[in-house]
Amino acid sequence: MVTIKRKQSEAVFRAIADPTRREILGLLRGGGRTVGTVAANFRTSRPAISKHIRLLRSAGLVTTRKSGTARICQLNGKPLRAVNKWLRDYEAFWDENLRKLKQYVEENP
Amino acid sequence: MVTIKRKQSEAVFRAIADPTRREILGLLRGGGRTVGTVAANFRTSRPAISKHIRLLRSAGLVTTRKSGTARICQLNGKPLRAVNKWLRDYEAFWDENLRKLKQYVEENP
DNA sequence: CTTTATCGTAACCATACGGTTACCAATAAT
DNA sequence: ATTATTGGTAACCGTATGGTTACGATAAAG
Repeated sequence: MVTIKRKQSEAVFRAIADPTRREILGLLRGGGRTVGTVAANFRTSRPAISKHIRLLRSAGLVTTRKSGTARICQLNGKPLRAVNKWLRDYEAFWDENLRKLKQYVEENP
Repeated sequence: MVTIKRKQSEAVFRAIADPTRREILGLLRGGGRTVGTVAANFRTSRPAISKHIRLLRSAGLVTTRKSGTARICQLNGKPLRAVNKWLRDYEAFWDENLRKLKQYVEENP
């Protein structure tokens, strides 16, 4: 199970590495959209977008449901928790105040 | 300038996509280390690690300084702010409470 | 000065990635 | 029944990625 989770988080990091996929996620923040509607926002071909969506789906970031011939994509943000969790360990390395507070606490037992 | 920043953040997302590079960053959280010391933690060859470090450096996540023949790597977390900033827009999509609060606020003007 | 340790880089290789075009399946519309 | 809409997937292509080995540069040690 730990292995599965690790693989999942692995997929998420890879999924958000691509700017087009991040843009797709951004679009879906505005609500569910069909694949075609999503694709219309890009210059690239629909099959290319379709492949991106497939990858996002396998990373758990997007779910789809059929509606007639259309297929509606929905954002699922939960897997992003893994990224957020990972980031927390680095917060002290970009937040100067937090870094100094941490240092203070460590140096004054 | 905006373009530069965008490219930088782009590089950061790419950089953290690789598990080996994330592990390197994790090691560096424990303080500065030489390239060789970092490489010793992996099965892959030193040149491979060296290339990862080069990429991390170009993303601004690692800085290096020479000390004799050695080269000491240091973590720089600041570029991770971009990832954190990006993530904030999705917080409502994994935090159920936040999502509901947002919904309440929007529905009760 | 010669030797050793540390590291970067070039050259090369297999595979993954992101894109395209062509085609097919399924449902809706006529 | 026929046609149009929607979208998934296969086949292919150029490039990026991550790895290796071989070599060279540089500073410390002898």
